[in-house]
Amino acid sequence: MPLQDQIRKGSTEILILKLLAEEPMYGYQISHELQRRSGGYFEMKEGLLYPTLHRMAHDGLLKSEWREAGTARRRKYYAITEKGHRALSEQIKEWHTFIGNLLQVLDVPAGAKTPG
Amino acid sequence: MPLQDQIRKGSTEILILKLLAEEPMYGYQISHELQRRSGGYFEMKEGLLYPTLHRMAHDGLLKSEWREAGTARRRKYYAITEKGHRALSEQIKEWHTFIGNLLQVLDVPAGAKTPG
DNA sequence: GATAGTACATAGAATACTTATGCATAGGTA
DNA sequence: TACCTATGCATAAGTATTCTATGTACTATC
Repeated sequence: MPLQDQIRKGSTEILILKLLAEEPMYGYQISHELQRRSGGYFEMKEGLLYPTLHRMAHDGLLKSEWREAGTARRRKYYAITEKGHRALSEQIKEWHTFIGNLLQVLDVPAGAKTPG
Repeated sequence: MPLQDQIRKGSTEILILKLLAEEPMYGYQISHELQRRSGGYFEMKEGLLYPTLHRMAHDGLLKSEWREAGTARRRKYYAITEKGHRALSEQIKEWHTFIGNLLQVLDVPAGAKTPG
């Protein structure tokens, strides 16, 4: 995978991994928790969230289980796996590298150019 | 356009705008300059670069002109427009907001959760 | 004359994301 | 009763970005 690698996937995967690294959550909860923590900035639509969760589970980053909740609807809880933890560390590193390089190109003053 | 807006476009557009805000460049030069400044990190492939330049010119962010260069091949120089300058400022703001929100969710410790 | 570098360009495939829709349960209200 | 909203999971179709591959053409070098 070339160029910005994980970055192309947007922030979706890393945000999900981060939340689930704290505790297992179900889809609807992930969506709301993300909005809450970002002051409404991150709005993960269902059409993106659920397919992504499925893919990540298929890739072994997450595992899922249904839980009954008394009166409420049943919920599908997702938990992070060992592989998911490693992917999270890796993606955090990659994001920091990406952000570092981006800011470098954006903020380096024009006078810093080398001849050539 | 919802969610991360410009961010979905990746870093392509903002990086091009930033370089051209310094001086007009031609495609091949943009590609190499980008690699140089990022220590090889940003590799903008031709299949992405040229269509993006065309789109941005079509959108009025850039304007282009052919220049003959003596013995060498003719080159198509791109320059940033007023609209391009405004887009650059806007996208820099949006990227900072995005990065801020991303880092907030990634770095806030689990203990910082609010009840409810 | 074969290879590599410069320089622009497009076609087709892969993938992420959006929009729209569907099913199902529960609670409020008019 | 009927309607709306919220919860909760899911998929299909469309859009946009990016990747891979390829083509053309000129120059320099071995």
